[in-house]
Amino acid sequence: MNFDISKYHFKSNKLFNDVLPHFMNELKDISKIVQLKKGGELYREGSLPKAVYKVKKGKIKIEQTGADGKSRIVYVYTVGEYFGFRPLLCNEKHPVSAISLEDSEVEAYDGTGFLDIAKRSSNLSFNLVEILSFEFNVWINLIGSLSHKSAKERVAIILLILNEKYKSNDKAETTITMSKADIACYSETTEETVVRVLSFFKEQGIVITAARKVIIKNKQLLEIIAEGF
Amino acid sequence: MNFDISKYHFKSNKLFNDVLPHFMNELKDISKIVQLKKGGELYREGSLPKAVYKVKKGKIKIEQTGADGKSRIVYVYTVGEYFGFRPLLCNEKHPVSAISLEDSEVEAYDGTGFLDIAKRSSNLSFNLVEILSFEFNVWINLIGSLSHKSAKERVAIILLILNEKYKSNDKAETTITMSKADIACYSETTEETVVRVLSFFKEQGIVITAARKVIIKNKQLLEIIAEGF
DNA sequence: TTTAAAAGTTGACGACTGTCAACTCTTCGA
DNA sequence: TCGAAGAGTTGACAGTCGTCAACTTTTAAA
Repeated sequence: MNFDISKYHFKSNKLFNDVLPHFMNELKDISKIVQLKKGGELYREGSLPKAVYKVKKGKIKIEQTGADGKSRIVYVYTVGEYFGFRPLLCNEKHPVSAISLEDSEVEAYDGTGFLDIAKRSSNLSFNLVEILSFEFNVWINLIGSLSHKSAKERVAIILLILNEKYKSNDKAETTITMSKADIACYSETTEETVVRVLSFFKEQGIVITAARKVIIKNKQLLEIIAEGF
Repeated sequence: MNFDISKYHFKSNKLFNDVLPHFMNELKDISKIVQLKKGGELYREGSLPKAVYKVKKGKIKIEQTGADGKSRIVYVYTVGEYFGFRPLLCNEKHPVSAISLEDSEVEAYDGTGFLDIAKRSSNLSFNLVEILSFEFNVWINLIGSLSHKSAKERVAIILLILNEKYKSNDKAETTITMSKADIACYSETTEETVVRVLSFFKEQGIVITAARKVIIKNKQLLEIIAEGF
């Protein structure tokens, strides 16, 4: 079984697929653009959901703070992805915070309006069901991958996931721009361990690190490490 | 912040709430009863989803086998709960296996028929959206609780979750009947560690263990341990 | 440009917990 | 009832990785 990166990515892009034009117009009417500086907070854990969001530019990390005060990154949304609808749909507080990883631009659809349209548009409802179901599977896969793995393996998996998020069409190599602390939060380890693992990867010629950047040179080897060999 | 057990349980019981009578009749027509012996398999990881299930009697564990061959328990369903609809809804293979923990009885609704009815019944669709959204939150909470915790804390959390699953109305005390290996799978540790943790809990007067049973004597103390104090 | 704060790096240390092995206890079918 | 297979128990041991501390490098604001 090869490492299958598609098992780790949501399919929220298709949220508005096949939604009828007049609903799309309604959706446009209830949307507005939000600008976020690097580190800016879109919503905070524990707050009431007010909108559904789409990333227009940049990247948004979804973070949860544990009882011990340590936070973990749960997901990173990038251009084209929709998020923030889950707690809205089940009428619960946000279990996570959404924070901008770089200067970003987000389209916000008013929550009440969105719910109203979702109830009337059966296509939108069914897209939601499909997206929510699939996201669950992604989670199961991610947890299955991260638990019972060594720090080295976990960091490898996260780098592969980030590789997809940060890759650009016009370049062969992917440059991941993320702080060591964030990589640590995402791979459920500490900053120090990330530094040590990355310097090991560097020795092996798997990555190049410079300043706050990680460039993946040997994706294949990373996949082998991620699978625990 | 107190330990809030409701954050760890799905709300699938309400799947058919407010669904119109004629749809309910249709659902009845596509259902059949399945008997399962202890250890019996309802479906296996990687198989195609064929039905939606409701527990009528007994308990079903949902298990995932990692690449390393180690399995982890992801959830335990008990009487009244519906499950197995997620992969059906997003047209994916089962990411997990469903195995009976004791002699159980399950009602199975044919998958194709269920999907057809779900598309026509807006109440059912919306229940699905709500249930799926909420289940996601449960997951986030569980992961937040289990990660970065010691084995002792994790076992405590799992005992509290199992306490809810196994509790009976006519008794003050809850008796959890589960093998040490299963408790280990659920709390992401090993059988040996579970034994050691349980004997520690026993010393402290928190639980009584006998044969394959665990009786919780001091839930409050367990909650304090679960929270990491 | 300067400078303070933030981020990153490295080393030392030890606790936790997974692994292995040997053993006992329990269950259940022949 | 017996015996074997499975489940549970206990001890010894070692590797991983989190923590702390001291330090360097980078960032960004004054």
